Amino acid sequence: MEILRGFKDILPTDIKKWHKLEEIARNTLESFGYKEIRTPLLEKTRLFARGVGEDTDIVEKEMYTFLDKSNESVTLRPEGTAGVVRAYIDNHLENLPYKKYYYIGAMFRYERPQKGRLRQFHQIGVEVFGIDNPSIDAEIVHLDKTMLEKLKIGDLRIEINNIGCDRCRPEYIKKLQEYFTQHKDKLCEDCKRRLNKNPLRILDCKNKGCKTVAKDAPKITDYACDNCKNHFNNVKKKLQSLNIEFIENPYLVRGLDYYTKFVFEIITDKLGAQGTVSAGGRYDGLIEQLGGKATPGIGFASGCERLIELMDEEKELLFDYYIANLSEDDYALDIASKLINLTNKRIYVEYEKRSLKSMMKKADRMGTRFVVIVGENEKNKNSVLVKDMKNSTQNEYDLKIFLDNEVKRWL
RNA sequence: GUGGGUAUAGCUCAGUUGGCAGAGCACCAGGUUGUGGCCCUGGGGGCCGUGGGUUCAAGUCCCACUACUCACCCCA
Repeated sequence: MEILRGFKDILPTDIKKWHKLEEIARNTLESFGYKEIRTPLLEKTRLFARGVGEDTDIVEKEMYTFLDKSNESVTLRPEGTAGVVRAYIDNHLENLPYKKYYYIGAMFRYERPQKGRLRQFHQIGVEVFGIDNPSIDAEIVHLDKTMLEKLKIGDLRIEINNIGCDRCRPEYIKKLQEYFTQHKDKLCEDCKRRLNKNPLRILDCKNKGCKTVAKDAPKITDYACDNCKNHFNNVKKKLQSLNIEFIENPYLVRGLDYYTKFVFEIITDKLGAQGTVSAGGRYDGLIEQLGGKATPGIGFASGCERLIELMDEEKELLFDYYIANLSEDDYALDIASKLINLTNKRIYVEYEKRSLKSMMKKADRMGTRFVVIVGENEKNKNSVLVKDMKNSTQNEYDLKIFLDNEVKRWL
């Protein structure tokens, strides 16, 4: 039996980093006033088709979609926003006094795996509803940046762009199509395809020929409506007053249909081709699109696996006590259960019959602070032999005194 | 879906013009009758990815398949 392609086990050797990531993320999000929400991994296919956009690659070819036993088409969530928006509408969360949410969880996309890309992956994301003030755009960038700093991830750049709204973007896309159609012969095959489907993507193409054509293409700044322009300018001002450095990238495009106005990405050069660590933006039309009242929205998501890869490994002790039981007697087990009850520390009880030498070696390799050695001698004296693996000191104690000492140690 | 690279011990990888399957790390035991790290000695472990072909002889050469991986596409 092998694991599915693009799926990964997270083993005990990696779990420390995951816990740390989740802890730092939660603390940062909570300190910014965001509340956790958990939505199902499985939703009706229609939700994503309508929310993410029928013509996006995600919906067209990357979804894990199947019929359930009542012949309903269901889909493992390929992204987090649609589900949270659905929950917001379903549960009438507009009546709650707070509108800032976050989630941490698995997403699924049927893609060819590569560095920084899996079929099941995890995202930390936030969604904010009902606020169109540009301050909130700046806040989520600030929040994202703060979280990354607390994770000690450096060498990142923040890129931002304005992609317009329902009112001005269609006009811009039309102009873009007209322009690129004139230069069709210079475009790569992919971009010829994009011309009809998603001309914005041509701006983002890495092909040299396309890049030179794109350089003189119409700019959104010339077509954006006043509303979008003002909004974007205000976001930039807020970012500046927060001392957040950013790069304005007019070619920054997002792959999901629902984005409007302000979009941003946080990018590293250390992850090969998949360098986007976080990305997001505003989606002012989405909630209405999914059947709610017209409500502005904004959010972003970070890829956990990408963050994990950028985090430093920290060596830590994995166990506080290793119980080296040299006899068949229950005396050692009794000590172990007392220790667990009294100290609530991490205690590994050895059940394999092996030499003390091999147990010491094992305790050392496992990363253990104290080895509690218990054999016939100790049992007869009602004592324990305790070796401090860090200082290489060893003492024998009366059992009662030992337990008292250990309780005090961790206070 | 398309292209490149890789596939040998639990892990990282050697393996010469085709000629007995290797190292380091890890694991186990001993050196030390109840004491870790360093050192020394020994040990267990292999369908050499799968299937075909060439050959007296294939880990090695050829073909196909599969998996992994990187990249494209796209995205976190």
